[in-house]
Amino acid sequence: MPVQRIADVARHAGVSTSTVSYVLSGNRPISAETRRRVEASIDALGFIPHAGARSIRRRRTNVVALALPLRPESQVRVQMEFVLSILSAARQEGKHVLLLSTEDGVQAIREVTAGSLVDGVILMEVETEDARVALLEQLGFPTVVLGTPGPPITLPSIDFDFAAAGALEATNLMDQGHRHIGYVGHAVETFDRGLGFAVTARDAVLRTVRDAGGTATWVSTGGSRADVAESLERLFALDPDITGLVVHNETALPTVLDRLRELGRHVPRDVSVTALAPDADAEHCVPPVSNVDLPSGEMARTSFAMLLEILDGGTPEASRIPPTLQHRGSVAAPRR
Amino acid sequence: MPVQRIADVARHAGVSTSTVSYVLSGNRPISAETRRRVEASIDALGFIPHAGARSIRRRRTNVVALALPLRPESQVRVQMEFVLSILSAARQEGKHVLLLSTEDGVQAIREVTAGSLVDGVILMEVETEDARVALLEQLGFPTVVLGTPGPPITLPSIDFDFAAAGALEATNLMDQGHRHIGYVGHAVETFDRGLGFAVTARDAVLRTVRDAGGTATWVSTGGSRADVAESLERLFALDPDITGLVVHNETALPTVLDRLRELGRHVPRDVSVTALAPDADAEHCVPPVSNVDLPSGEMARTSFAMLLEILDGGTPEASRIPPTLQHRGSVAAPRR
DNA sequence: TTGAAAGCGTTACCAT
DNA sequence: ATGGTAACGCTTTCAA
Repeated sequence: MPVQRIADVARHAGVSTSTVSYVLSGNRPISAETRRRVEASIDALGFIPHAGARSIRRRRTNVVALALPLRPESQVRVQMEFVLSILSAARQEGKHVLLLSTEDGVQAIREVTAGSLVDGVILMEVETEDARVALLEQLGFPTVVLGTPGPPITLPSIDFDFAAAGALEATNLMDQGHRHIGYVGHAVETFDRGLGFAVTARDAVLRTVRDAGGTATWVSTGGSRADVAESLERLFALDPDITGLVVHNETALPTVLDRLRELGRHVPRDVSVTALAPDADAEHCVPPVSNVDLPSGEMARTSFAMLLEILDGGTPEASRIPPTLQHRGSVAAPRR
Repeated sequence: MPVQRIADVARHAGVSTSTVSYVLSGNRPISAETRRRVEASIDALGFIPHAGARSIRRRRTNVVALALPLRPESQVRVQMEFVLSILSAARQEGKHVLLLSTEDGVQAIREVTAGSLVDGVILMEVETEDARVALLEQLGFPTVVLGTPGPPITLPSIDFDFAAAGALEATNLMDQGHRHIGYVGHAVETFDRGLGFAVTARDAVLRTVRDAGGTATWVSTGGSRADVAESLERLFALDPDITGLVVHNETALPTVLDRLRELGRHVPRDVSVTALAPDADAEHCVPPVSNVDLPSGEMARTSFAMLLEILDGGTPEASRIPPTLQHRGSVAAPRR
């Protein structure tokens, strides 16, 4: 069966094309009988309106662009979950998702926006000085930005509250009586590049601990076993009295726990551990680790909802997803 | 500056809209002077043709749909790399990529195909009895299928040659003199679901070893440390004389190596190890492991090229990517 | 070498 | 309650 057009449906149902169009859009009253016949014809022919033709009339494509992060290397799992959640949210609203990679990012954005291929754009994990942000800002194109870019922007943005998350984890350890806290962060390049989430969370942990009169020390770490071993050694050399650990590196987390075991440091008897990591990672560790979740699903749903609000003419507030701490038994009072 | 249309460009350049169109398409000779003026106007106005309007005339959208696998849980890294490679290939051809998740898969495919939203479809990791395959087959819609579904299909497909890969790894170990070979595969659910890549590779290893007069044993394993420990224990209980290991599970690979070390089995002195895993995983292990690569980049490029061939009216052959073995020193002759 | 105008499939205004 | 038709932005035939 060839592709069907609205004229085919009209002929099949014995009505005009405008009637079919109105049945589809609901933009004017249709008698029950006519509606029934038209819908039957649509079903029989498997008619689906031509997206391009529709888009030139409606000035809507029902497609949104999702622009991937600049550095897809790390955090693949979190990102993939985010993408899947966006897809899911989009489908619920009858929208489709066009995926844009970073290579040639500005040109791709130009094409899809000026070419009326998409109605809006979601930018994942923006860094400082992102040319795409500047372009979209200047175009005034419906856009939601994930993350917190260096220079302030006018585009609506959404981010996880990494500062509050760091403070929450630090406070939890201090409340239990820990005074010497270690922070194990992402790879050193992440800090070198000044990526907001890494720097913000670390600084919040350090400040919270020190403000409460504790001692805070930090190291970055790669994901490999050797990296983790070296980083932990460095950390305990810097402060041998550490009894509480905040691990902000979901890749390294299981290896950190392994290494602690090898070092003869029992969790939580000798050292308490909390993580800033997806629930799935924290839960499946041995032992499970109390954590602040990285709620990629919630962030995806919220950012999509914000984009819809913009498309409806609204101007959503920048939103900041608050952290919540999940207790899993890896934190206890320090031995004295 | 508002969005520009072809009429704006024509006015700006002092020519007709058809002339602008012909400059854009190159479908008829244009005087050098006119071309220069028109191109200058296009640049000045930042004009990009309306994708929808273009698509109804050209009967081409320059968008392809990429349908994600049914089970996005495992192998996220490999899949993400595949997606990125598809994006990259698409951009080189000036095409865009619409991402489809599996939920509501058939309806989504219906919409984008019958709605003329995309020119073609790439289906990732098809399993047995995939309703999307049946639909696309029946529609005769340009499609490339990844993987090897159970029942034979008429759609062009592409797959990595897991049988040859398994045989290659087994042969390599046998050639070195190993006679007792163990195969460590994916999670048990993977086999339960009869996923082609897992079953095919395993069977090829087992058959190759046995045909050559050796003893072959296999286990499945999850990714966690406890799973790996348990699986290896089971494997060596089944055959204590194993001296060669084929690991077909990139997630578990580093943990397998750790565990072997803990068990006091040196690689390659006590046990030789080869992996069916992405180069990146095999290379970064301690020690690096000789491996057959999972060439997701190559598969992405090839499948995209096949889709282009279909769109050009061709009928590409099903293709089967041959394995290559990369030696990294983790295989040696067994001690005697 | 260039322009005018028809037509792609859909929507929405103007009729009846 | 329904139909005819102009218009959306572009490509391509027809004409000059």
